[in-house]
Amino acid sequence: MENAPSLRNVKSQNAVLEALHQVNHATASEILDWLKVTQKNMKVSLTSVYRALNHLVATSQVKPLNFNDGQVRYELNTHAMHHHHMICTKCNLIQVLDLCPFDDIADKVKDTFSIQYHNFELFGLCGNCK
Amino acid sequence: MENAPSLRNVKSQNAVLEALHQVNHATASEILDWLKVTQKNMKVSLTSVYRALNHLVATSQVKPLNFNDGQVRYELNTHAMHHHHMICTKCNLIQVLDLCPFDDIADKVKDTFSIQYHNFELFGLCGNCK
DNA sequence: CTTCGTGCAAATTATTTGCAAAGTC
DNA sequence: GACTTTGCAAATAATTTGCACGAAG
Repeated sequence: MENAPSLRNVKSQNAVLEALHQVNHATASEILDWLKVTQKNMKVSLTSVYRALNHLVATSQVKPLNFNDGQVRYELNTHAMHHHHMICTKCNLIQVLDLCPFDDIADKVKDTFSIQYHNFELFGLCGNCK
Repeated sequence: MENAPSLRNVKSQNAVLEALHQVNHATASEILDWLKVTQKNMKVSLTSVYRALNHLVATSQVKPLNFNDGQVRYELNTHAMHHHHMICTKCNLIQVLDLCPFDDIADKVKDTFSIQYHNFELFGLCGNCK
């Protein structure tokens, strides 16, 4: 039940992608909430959100984020919107970091590792908390 | 019960630090297993491992790692042993990445964000799986 | 004696799975 | 009709918490 690649099951996956276009680094249940509000004609369950997310991650369309708060968040894995995060460990403020340290390193491991996605996060205290 | 800074409660914390010296990117229950085997004189519970870990993270002695497998792993947050990871999304092989893209960026955010730790992981296919 | 740390058992929370019903070709 | 996707309810697994006891100053 874990791997059902499927060829044209795209409905719920598209709905989830659409949600992720609108809601930045959303959790599964935030995605569900968003779908309930905006896609009133469509029935959705948390289960199918999770299933769609797993599929989207497996196909590198979406990447999981971990802000060390016990929930997995998700983000589109598109080149165009590429960015990283700074997470305040006190107030949980999340700031987008447009710098990406990645390109140098991509070159260096290219021969031994085929990269699907990468994560980079800074944890610390934001301007207000420090 | 979440914040007990404590001045000399160091016993279980030291035990956990010792475990993390020996066991690389261990989960809470792997730490417990290690403590049960090596510290036979000491009683330990999973609860106090979690409590010690939370405290060590809060004081920046240890940093949490997320390899997107549903478990939090922990690592010493020492400058000397600093490194990152490449995680194979197929076979879960974890390779250490000695390159760190961080120093440039640290400079650039220094004024607005006080960094406690950072994570950087590559996810993709290792040499055998690709 | 008072304060802090502990283990145990129970609670909480995120995520996955079995199964039967519904949708699609 | 065969096959796939879905939702629901139940199961699983990681982590946290309440509480009563034990250790330390």
